[in-house]
Amino acid sequence: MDKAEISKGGSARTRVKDDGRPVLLGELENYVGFHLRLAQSASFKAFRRLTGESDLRPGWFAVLAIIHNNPGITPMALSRASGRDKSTITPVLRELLREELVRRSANPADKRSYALFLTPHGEEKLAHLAACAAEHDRELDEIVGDKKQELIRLLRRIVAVLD
Amino acid sequence: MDKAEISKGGSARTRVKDDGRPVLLGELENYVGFHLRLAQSASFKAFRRLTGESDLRPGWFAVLAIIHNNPGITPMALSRASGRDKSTITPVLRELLREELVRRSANPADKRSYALFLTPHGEEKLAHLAACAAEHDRELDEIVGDKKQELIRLLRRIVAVLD
DNA sequence: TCAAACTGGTTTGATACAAAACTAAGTTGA
DNA sequence: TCAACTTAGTTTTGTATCAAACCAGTTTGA
Repeated sequence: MDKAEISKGGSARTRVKDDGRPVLLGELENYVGFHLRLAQSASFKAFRRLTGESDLRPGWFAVLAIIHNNPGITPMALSRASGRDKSTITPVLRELLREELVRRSANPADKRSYALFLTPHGEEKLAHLAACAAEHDRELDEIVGDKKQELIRLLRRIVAVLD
Repeated sequence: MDKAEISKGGSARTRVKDDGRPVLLGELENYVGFHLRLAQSASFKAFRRLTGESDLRPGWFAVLAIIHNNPGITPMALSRASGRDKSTITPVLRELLREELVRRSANPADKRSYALFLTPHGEEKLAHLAACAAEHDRELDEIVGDKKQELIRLLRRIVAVLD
């Protein structure tokens, strides 16, 4: 229908697709944090659309992929690598264990912890999710074009410094 | 003792700060979506650290700023501009009205809707939040350097295309 | 060697969000 | 003009997330 009405060449202006009249974002317009939130939210929604109908939660992908790449990893290391709090990982793992996508084995050297592995079934599901993720990333590639590496570099720096 | 001796110079490997041993992210390493999530989460946490002790919720900032820049805006337009669902806006506004940071006036032309304005008290609080946000954005500026405009352009494109 | 400090993982409590169902008000077209 | 659609805002419900408190096992240092 319409969007991008933009206007007054001044500074802060932005189209907000919907109905004609643009909304002024002011300072927000130039805040990296604000756009980060919008982009992350848009990307997440798009990814969920892709995995959509299947019984796979989008949040499972990173977890499965990391276990796949690091068989025997502990929940703590997984939590750090996936950027989620350890207390967030617990219920995810419980679900994955219940669904038998993941298996765990005790670590005799440290009885508090345990080692995680994908089951063959988990590998299958991961393959499917990875296909969705690859598809999704192709869309993103399309959008960011040859700036992709630069973009990732910047995002990584933000994490490294702020986190 | 340990596991994850991994390394094996293959391709995608990454250190996850904490304890020496690197965790392999594999394909994840090159997924824009993954890094978007990490960066957004890091940025959000940093912002919350800044506003931290005050009684201001970080989520209020965008809402207050947008109302400030668009006096009389409706909740729906606000929801779209701030990138949050209308059902998410409702409780935020309820709180802001209760705290008397925002005031609303009926729209005689459409009885379903209403117009939003900041109260003087709201303007004050916004000023404080804006100071935190500016501070936060300075940190981000530091990190992204002269690539900032390029970064924002890319993030905006992601939103425009995927959303 | 053993008490204190620390660490891995779980539980609990609170917040932020979206989606769907709903209500009330506005718009449209035959 | 009025029934059928559409839109603005709210309510309800479900999920993801973090932080803090907690427990059990491990490390440390006097």
